Amino acid sequence: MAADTTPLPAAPQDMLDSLRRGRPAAGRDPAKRQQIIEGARRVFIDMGFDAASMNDVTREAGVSKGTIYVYFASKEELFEALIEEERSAIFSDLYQALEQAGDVRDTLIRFGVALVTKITSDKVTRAQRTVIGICERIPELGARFYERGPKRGHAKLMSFLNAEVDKGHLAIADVELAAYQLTELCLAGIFRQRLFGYRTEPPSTDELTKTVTAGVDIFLKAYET
Amino acid sequence: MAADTTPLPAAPQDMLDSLRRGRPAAGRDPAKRQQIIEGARRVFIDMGFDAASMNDVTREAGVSKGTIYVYFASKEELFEALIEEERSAIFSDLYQALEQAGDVRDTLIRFGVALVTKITSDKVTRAQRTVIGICERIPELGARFYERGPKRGHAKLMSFLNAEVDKGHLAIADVELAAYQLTELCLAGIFRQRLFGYRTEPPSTDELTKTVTAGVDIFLKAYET
Amino acid sequence: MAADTTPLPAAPQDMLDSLRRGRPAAGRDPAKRQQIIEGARRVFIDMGFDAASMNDVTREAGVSKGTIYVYFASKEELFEALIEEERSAIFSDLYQALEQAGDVRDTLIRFGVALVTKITSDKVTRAQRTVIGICERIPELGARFYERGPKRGHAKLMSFLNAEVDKGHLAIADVELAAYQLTELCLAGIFRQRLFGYRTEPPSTDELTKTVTAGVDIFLKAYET
Amino acid sequence: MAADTTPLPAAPQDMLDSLRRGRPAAGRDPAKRQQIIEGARRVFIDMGFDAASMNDVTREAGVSKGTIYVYFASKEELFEALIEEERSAIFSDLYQALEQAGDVRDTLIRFGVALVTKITSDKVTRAQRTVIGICERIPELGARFYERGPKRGHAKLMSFLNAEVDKGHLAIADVELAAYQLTELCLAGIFRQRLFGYRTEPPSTDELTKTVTAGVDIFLKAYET
DNA sequence: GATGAATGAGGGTTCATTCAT
DNA sequence: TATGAATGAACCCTCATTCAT
Repeated sequence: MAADTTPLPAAPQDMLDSLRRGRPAAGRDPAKRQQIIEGARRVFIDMGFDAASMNDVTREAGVSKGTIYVYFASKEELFEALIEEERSAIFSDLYQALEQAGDVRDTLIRFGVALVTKITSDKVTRAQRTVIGICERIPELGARFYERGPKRGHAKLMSFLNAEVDKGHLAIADVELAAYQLTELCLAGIFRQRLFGYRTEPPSTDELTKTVTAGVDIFLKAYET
Repeated sequence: MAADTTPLPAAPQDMLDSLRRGRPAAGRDPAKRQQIIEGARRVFIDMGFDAASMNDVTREAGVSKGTIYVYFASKEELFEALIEEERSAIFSDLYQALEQAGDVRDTLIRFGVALVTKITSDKVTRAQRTVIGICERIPELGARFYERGPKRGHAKLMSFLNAEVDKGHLAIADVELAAYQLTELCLAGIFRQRLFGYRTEPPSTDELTKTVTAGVDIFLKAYET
Repeated sequence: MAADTTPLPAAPQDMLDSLRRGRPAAGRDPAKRQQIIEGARRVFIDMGFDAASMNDVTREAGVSKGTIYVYFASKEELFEALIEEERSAIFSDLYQALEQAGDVRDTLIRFGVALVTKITSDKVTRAQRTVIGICERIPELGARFYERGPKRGHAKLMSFLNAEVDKGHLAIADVELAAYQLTELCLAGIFRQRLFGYRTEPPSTDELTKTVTAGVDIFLKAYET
Repeated sequence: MAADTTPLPAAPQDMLDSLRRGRPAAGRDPAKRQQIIEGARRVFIDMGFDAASMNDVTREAGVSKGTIYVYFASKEELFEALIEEERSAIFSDLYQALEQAGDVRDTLIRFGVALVTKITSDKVTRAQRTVIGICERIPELGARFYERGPKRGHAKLMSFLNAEVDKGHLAIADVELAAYQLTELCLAGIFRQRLFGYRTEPPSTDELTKTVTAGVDIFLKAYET
């Protein structure tokens, strides 16, 4: 996910214009856009879409209402842009562990630990809740979040597993399913508890390492040659 | 979860009174209460807590605003009652498969199929989204939902596994973790996709049976004696 | 004001009927009417007309809503009936002091003390506030309260003063004005403070006796022969 | 009371800002604030606090609901601001008569006429009813009204009387009481009748002059040296 | 281009009154 | 006849969006 590039709304020509004239066109200043999104993040992720008001965003972002509406047509559009950002921030760099050298077990454990740490962190848990909560009303938003986030990650994991199959380290009939199984095993008993707020704290490194290790070992028992 | 009995608000004496005098006391007519909850279900589950207005509930339930407020002190209280109902409806009977005779593999597959069918159904997916969406604002609600729903189910599964360990069929060091692993393996690649709306349809019986079977087989490979 | 008799709504024939048949006709049972008014008193006088709800009256009176509406056509009508009652209760017996034997000064002081004690009591202060507060909306109500309450009392005081003039004890050109002056002198510095809630407690017997005595003495200095 | 200055919410700096930028900050435009209070005056004074709705204020003031809530946090706060205004408008300048030269009798009569004219005017009668009507529910409001209105006036009258005592014109043992007595004598038979709406019209200049003169004469008979 | 005061529809909730029981 | 569950208009207040400055 290192190369995740949600295109910025400022087209090259505009940016040139902006550099040339010293002032960006309306709704085209990437820094201001980012400033708004940062404010939106603080209120939307903390309070949820409905509970957060545009005034809250205004206050947190330190820009005026009018300006926000120059950059984003509506509360919903701002929210969608924020979620894109969040997704990008969450999933980029999450799969680096798979690209580092090492034997299969160590690599998978390193990957699992990184994954669980991230996915069950306070910040990310909250973001996921926010997205899931809006799914009924803006279905594409959740679908797109999944597609460009977990789905891409899943593809990376499949690549890794396929490579190991090719190397003869693993024997997997259904790599897609196996990748899902590995992910779920790593998150076993933690992900859902966090999502529903039954666990109010992220798991300790100790606990999650144990869970990940156990998961990877089951996985290898099933698929190692 | 077969015996899940959220007590109805009508105490026996009240019901006797109601039979005697031909009319239930204020806020104590179970049929009307249910009617309100049904209306609430349609709007809260479809739209989420915030997006649904009490007017929407009024319309769907076919009762007046005043009547709703006789039965429930606030929108939030109505919502909580609805979620209790949903939880109860979802999780009762879900673990019956574990109580029927059969060899371990068949039993676990039957259980897994029932679990996945239920948990990934449209109705239950929506309900879960609604609960998760409110977690940030009413944290106890999500925690309680998990505790009285998935948590209790998890306990039943642990009982089953422990019995099988005692019978010598399974060798499990950490039964709690193993139960989580089994559950997650059954839901591998389906649960999250449904939750985020990436999959708009529940999995086919075929697909989920395949996933469950694969999950159970990995599980047994890891833990069977 | 000993003979103040607001006519009860139960006409003689009805009462005979009621005695004969053992049960009063709808809206004609004086005891129930009284029971409702007692409940209304507790809530209307304490909370004011608007802040008190008919449910509050229901609870305090211990009768059902329907019954109240049999006896009184509306909240307003019930309120008016209550105010009539209050007025009657406040002003009957208030002027007895004027009918007892004694020299002028003693009689006026006794009267003044009784007057001030009553008019500045918690109960009566509250009642007066309630009436004054509604005057803008139901003007006749306040006017009638004054006419049948303070006005009648004023007439009694004028009778007394006239008699004393006839006896040669007092020399008063404008007896009506003099009666007002006496009354106001007795309440000097107390009445308004109570009405506006600047004084939260009724005056002590000591204080009010001092005020009354001073007032009567000024009055006599002005009018005694 | 000539110098009664309830501070306006617009601080000097704000007003400078407003002049500079051509537009007052939210909730800081004194003209708009006044406009809202004028609307509030019309509905609150005419209908009373409870009977008046914020929509009524909206209509009368000619501003939107939202704007009102920018300037005043709640209906109650708007009402309190209005009452402060009313109080200030009523009692400033009311005691000027005491500061002008003249012999005691003339001065007191001039003062009394001004007092009675004001206090029994339609406008002020209504305002007083409104305040008294709310006393049960917002006790501080009535107490504060009295304290900053009649109470301060009373202090001014006491100052005047004390000065006359010092000059040897009057002999008064209890100046506080005497001041109350004078006030009540001036209002004798008028104030309460107006308050309860028994009199629907303010007294004629003739009548009130007669009443005041009679009151002052009794007062002087009692206290003049 | 940026601001934030203003809008007014719509939010949750209450309550005087009615009418089936 | 007496009851109190049901009604729904109206309450106070919020907030996404607009537009004059």
